Amino acid sequence: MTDKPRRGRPPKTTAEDWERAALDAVAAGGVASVSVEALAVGLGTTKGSFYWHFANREALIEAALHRWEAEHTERLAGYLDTVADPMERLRYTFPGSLADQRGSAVALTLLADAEDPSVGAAIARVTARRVAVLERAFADLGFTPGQARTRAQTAYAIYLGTAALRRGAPDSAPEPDADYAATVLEILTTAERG
Amino acid sequence: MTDKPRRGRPPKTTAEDWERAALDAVAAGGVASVSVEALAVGLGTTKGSFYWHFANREALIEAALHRWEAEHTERLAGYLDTVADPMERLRYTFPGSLADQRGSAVALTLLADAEDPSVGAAIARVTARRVAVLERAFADLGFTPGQARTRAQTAYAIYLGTAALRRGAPDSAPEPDADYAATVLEILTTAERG
DNA sequence: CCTTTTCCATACGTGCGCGTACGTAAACCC
DNA sequence: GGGTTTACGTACGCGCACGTATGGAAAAGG
Repeated sequence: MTDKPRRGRPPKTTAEDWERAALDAVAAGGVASVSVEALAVGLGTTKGSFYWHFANREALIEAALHRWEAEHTERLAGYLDTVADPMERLRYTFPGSLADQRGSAVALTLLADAEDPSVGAAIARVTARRVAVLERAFADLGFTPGQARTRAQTAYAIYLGTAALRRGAPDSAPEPDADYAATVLEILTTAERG
Repeated sequence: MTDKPRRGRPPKTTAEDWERAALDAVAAGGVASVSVEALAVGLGTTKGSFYWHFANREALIEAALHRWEAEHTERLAGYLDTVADPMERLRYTFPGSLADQRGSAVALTLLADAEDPSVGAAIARVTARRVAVLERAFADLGFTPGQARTRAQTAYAIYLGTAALRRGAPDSAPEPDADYAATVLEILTTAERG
């Protein structure tokens, strides 16, 4: 797996650079705002470089989505293996994800662009996995299966909705401090008084 | 206020038709998908009609936003005058709004398009008003001001996030039945056990 | 040093959607 | 029934972004 000796001109811009720039554009304005020429300017290069690394715009988007999905599931799986206590999982997951502006922005805009088949497939897989993780945590806390699923969906809706609020109406959005996350967690894990 | 007698050719398509079609397009694909020519085809007419009723695309969008904001605040104000009990307000508001796919889709996509100045101004006003209504209800239920505001923001985030889920990943979204709304309401109104 | 490979730059061709120019049809008014 | 107003149809120019075509520069190999 060592790098085989290169030949020819050294790359000024790599495919990974393009993919990360594409994800930044997605986070900022959705898939529609992924413009080859705009990304080229941002990277200080030209379309000539782009069409060397990728067949077309669609190929870039698919590659960026694959990278996003792979990196995400990797991190999620790596984390789940380390923690067994469900409350601890939620405590880690929620404040962390609610504070991750970029991650939530990507998830939110991809949901909005799900008509695109490749986007729709990727976002469906990632969303299902994330909700399943939350669902499991709530089930492990003692909620019934139905309650666990509903609370997981509600939790993920809060995650997405908070991202939407922060983006479009920051004056009405919660402060990105720990108090908000703590309150949300408390709301979600408190059962009705018997 | 009776219709003053018309002159000339009777309109096949009115400005209101264009505005409603524009809002449908916004709900379906955001402000960027408001295309004059596409709307014309959908309405069975041509651009000639459009540029008679509106100066340009921007004018259509502003008019559609004004209509949306006016109709909404009208309905909201009309409702608030009728009900005094905060729990009753929430009970009416939440199941209703969570089931209103179109209304939540519009609010969600407009938040995503808030960079557009006119969109940003309208969505900021409407969002602030809606959150304020919820905040007041929670305050009237006995929550502290801070808790009331946080829960109001959380409630609105659930509203938006649920819309995002339903749009982009319906398999992971809650069923649009009354149970979901009831559970959400219960979660939001249940305080921590003393 | 001369070729080959890798990588980038530039100059087009093309489609799509906005906006404009201008013509035309239907009503109503005298 | 000519003129005026209202409302719509059509044809064009234009900018923007995708994709292509083609030339050229920087390194490794022989």
